[in-house]
Amino acid sequence: MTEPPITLLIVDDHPVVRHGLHGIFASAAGFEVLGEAADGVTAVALAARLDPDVVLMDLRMPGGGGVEAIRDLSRRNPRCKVLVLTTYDTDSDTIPAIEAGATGYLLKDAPRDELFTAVRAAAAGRTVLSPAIAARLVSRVRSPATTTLTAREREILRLVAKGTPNREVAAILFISEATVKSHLTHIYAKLNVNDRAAAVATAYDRGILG
Amino acid sequence: MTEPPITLLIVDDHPVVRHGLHGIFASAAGFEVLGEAADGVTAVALAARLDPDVVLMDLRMPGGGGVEAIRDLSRRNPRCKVLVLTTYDTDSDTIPAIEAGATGYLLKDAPRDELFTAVRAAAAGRTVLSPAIAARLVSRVRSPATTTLTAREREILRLVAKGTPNREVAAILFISEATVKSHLTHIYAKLNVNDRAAAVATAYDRGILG
DNA sequence: GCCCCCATCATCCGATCGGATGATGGGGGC
DNA sequence: GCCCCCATCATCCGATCGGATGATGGGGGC
Repeated sequence: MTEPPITLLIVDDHPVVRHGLHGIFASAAGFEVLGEAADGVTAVALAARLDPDVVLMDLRMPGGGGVEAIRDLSRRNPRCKVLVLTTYDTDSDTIPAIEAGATGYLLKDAPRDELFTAVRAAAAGRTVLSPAIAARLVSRVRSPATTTLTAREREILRLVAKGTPNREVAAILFISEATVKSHLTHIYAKLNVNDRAAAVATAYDRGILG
Repeated sequence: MTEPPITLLIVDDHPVVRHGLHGIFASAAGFEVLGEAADGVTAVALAARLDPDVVLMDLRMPGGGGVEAIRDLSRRNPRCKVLVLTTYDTDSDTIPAIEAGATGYLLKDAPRDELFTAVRAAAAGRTVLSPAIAARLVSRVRSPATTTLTAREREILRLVAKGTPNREVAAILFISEATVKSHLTHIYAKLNVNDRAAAVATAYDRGILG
């Protein structure tokens, strides 16, 4: 009995990568490449039209970042699974991509068989993660800090890290001291700390500062 | 008119490196290699006996670190110049070596001519620095922070970075809160900051924490 | 239209901090 | 023997912080 092939959309801004992936999957049994896109916006449009089972997506692309595209895709097309293929597993977009709805996260230099397995798993709705990403997710869950400081919060934390007292932070940002304190309270809650020194340390540890 | 040759002592724990340097200087006019040593202690003893003009010294050696040997050498034998030859210019011992009395600091992969020039300069009492080291020294001078926090100060700063209030730091270390504050005051002075948040940030920036 | 998040602001108050000042004992270098 | 640095401690006090509580307007998602 022959299963229907898993249909694919390949999204990457590098023609060489697109061609390479296309070739790998076209020459393997059980897969059908429906199309390619070079940026997130095109990908969303193409996915709506072609309705692929799995979208293989690069994260770093000019004109339409991958994370936004993933969010759009999984909202408009919930049946379609997004498998992120990236060069580095230390990418700061890792967690946001998964939060945006990516089903899996693989390194581009994975062997062919691993790619096939991952795509089949993704098509079946299963989650596929590289070990490094898995580990990071675990630690993320363990310290359930929302981590995502807003731009304003980061701005304030950066000033605090310079030793700026609240009153001066307020003056610099043209807001009241009460607002500064309010932001700091939110920062402490998100980073799960109790004072500015620990907030700065945690921010450095997580790459928010420095 | 023939100048008397510049006499050398070569100190490195790798026989291959010693042999290589020995060969380079023995085959060049104007230099005479008086001896070799494989560690700092032997180097100090040999230098006292042979009285070389210049000691070429590796920093990283088992049994008698280079920095201590430099300190001993320049104390006992002030006429003798120490030229540090190292593999990496990012070595954390760079600054200590110079503080200990090294006249110059060169990378091992410097071309032969540069070695000759450097040794002649060192023999004449001039300072020779690779550009990277020079830059680091400049930045060191610009921010005259003594940077060298004591072990106790680092211990306290580490606790502060975790958000520990002074009173708890005191309890953890079995000292009074007054002492904690005293240490913190010293830390602030050394790092040139005014509060714990900035101290933590600066410590991260300089690699003292994190 | 409702809800949530973000940025903004206000007031109150106990807790904590940081600066100033001064002091002691021990260890290492000159 | 003297000097300097380090670690230790004490007291005083104004400045700053952080927690609690409550409120408003605007933007985006459902």
